[in-house]
Amino acid sequence: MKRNSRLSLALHTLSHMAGDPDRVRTSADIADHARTNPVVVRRVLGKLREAGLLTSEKGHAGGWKLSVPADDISLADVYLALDERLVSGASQDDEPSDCSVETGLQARVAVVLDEIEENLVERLRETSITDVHPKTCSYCESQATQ
Amino acid sequence: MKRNSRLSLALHTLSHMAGDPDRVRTSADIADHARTNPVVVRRVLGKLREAGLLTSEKGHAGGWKLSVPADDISLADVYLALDERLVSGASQDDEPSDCSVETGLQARVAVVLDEIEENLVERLRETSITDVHPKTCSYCESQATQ
DNA sequence: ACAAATACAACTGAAATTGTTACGTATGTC
DNA sequence: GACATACGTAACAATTTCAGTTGTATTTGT
Repeated sequence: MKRNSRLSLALHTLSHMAGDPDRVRTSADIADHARTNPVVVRRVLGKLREAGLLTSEKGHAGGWKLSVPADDISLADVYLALDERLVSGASQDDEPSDCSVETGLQARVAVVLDEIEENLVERLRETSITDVHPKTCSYCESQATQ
Repeated sequence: MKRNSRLSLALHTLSHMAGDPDRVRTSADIADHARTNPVVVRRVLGKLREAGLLTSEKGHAGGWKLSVPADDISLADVYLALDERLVSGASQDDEPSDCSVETGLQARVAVVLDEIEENLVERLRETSITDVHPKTCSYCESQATQ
């Protein structure tokens, strides 16, 4: 996997879950399918659980499943759950510059970026997991009877 | 400097140039002021030059200056010149997955992100370098007579 | 000729992120 | 109750990314 794989992994997994909401999946299964590691899966899905999007059960027959209908999960929910903040928060928490241009500029740029970030989330909220899930999903069909 | 410092460095430098457009600055001067390295400055400003925002002259008395009025430079121009692409291009150029959900999903997510990216650029285009430049800039005043 | 500046390539180093291992804890089955 | 299974978490290793650095070539004005 590569850069920003958390969002990818989260969406991929949620998309599969949307296709078969009652099936409980282990982090090992998910990791195997997404070609990554169970611990990585738990790290990412753990964030989604904190946000109330899915639940995990320990022990035998435990695993992960959606805790709300996939229709109710927007891309914004996933994005915010992962603390992504693509836009703003970029050039922050630096040592305070002794250049008045720099500090004044940073403040103004921060305002602009914050507005854009808000708008990003607004638009992500308009798309749900089911919206980005393929209509004809051979994987779901093959797994549906399991 | 830190993450996404290229945009910071670019805006900081352009902002200074906006305050005294005819002054030619060397990458060493700029690096010194921005507490970074001349080569780093050239890397970043080189991108802005490719985009036509400023020019560089080699040799004695060479250096960098704006090639267009600062009013005509929007944040979008800078953002695009640096190939930032904060939003989309995030989970791309991975090895093609053998999972039909993954490929289908990626395509759909890409559409959404591209739309959001377009909107981001639109909004960045509404703000110019002079807009984010502090109105009362002690640095500009002190340098104005040089 | 010389000095000053960009252009560029190659390498180094630090920070962030992912991947891995290991161990603790919880839960269902026998 | 013993055991297998699965999550939770911490600690560490490997990888990636990007700023930083060094060195050399080239251009340009004095």
